[in-house]
Amino acid sequence: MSKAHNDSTHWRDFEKNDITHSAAHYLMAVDALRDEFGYARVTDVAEMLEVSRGAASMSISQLKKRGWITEDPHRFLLLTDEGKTMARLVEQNFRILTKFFEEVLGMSSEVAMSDACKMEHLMSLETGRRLVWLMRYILSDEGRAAKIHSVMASFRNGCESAEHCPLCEGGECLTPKGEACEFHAHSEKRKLQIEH
Amino acid sequence: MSKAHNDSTHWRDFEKNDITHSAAHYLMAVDALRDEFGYARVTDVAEMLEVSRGAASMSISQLKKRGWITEDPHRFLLLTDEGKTMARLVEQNFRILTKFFEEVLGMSSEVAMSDACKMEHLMSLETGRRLVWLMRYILSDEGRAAKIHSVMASFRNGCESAEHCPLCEGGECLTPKGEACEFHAHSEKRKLQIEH
DNA sequence: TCTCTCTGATCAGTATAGCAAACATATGTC
DNA sequence: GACATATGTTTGCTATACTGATCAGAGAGA
Repeated sequence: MSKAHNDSTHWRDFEKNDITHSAAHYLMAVDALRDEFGYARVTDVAEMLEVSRGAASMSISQLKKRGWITEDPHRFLLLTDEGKTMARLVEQNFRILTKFFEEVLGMSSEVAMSDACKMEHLMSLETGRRLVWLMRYILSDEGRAAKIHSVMASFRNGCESAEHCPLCEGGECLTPKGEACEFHAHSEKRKLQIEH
Repeated sequence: MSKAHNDSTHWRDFEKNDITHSAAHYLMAVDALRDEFGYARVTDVAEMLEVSRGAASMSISQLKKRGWITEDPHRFLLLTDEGKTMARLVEQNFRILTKFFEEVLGMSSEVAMSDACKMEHLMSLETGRRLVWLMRYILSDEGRAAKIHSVMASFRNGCESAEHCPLCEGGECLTPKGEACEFHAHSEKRKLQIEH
């Protein structure tokens, strides 16, 4: 039984991520509220995130235990240095992903932000860094960016030929369903990669 | 109070995603086991995913209720058409992301697969499709891919000048911490985007 | 037939993450 | 000082997703 193809990356590492989606948003809310109003209270965070005060109270007390949130002398919520680092990291990932989706992939602002929000806390620092490098190259020249966008647009109809599809080579057809790559529809069953 | 900057994409849509991370892996496990052995039982799925039989039993019964898993005449687990579609979609996202991280961003196989596994079930069809287009362009020419990799490598030291950083324009510095873009370290506080 | 193992389901308990409601403690106004 | 509002916590409940233990049923073998 194929059990651990890749022991360093088990599928359940997802749960053991440094920070959960909701924790990230609590931290960012405290950060943003302090920036905007100079203080942050449980009620303000609850209102901003549209959760009940009870839920905010519970979550924030957990984040206090974890050392990411404290209180200032006026008993207002305050991010610790570590909390600030986590919040900024997730925010940065969000900005990087949004920019990439919008300006490189040419997606609408809505879909770009929706996808970015879901992935922001899961993308590693490494990936974010390299995405920035890629964008620095692609977006540094308007002509280059325009070329990429126009070529990408021409790909909307899928692979026109098996011989000239650089992606499907190697046995895995990557063209999503609905725009089937008919030359590779019969591509052999993928390898067992359940555990990734 | 900034409450709903973007009603179409609330931060908690994360929870309302079509499919959860674990559900995706249960479906893929059934699919993979049937491919490899011709059948799939609760115990096999549990063993493959390294969870207890109890957990697998509970999760699979939920997936049956949702109409993604049924049983064949021999009472072995079987994906419904809808279940198959979901499983293939997530697998495809995984392959797209892994290929992008490895071959475009130049990441190690480990980090590429780890990040891809975490995001596979969250990336929209739209994003996956466009990533494929981008890769078809970039990877269709070895020279082009090599150029991108070498230019990206030259960016490892951050922005060398505020005037020539195409990314930081517009007030948000995207260069991750640790390789600070000193010209923009003072970049104004980001806009409130807690709700994305 | 009796027993043993395999299989799958169920139950108690854990952890996250939410809601609604009740509650306690402020704070502020009349 | 008394009442009313605001704020934060606690409690009971839900849902997902696990562990570990227990339990019921189906087969296989002696």
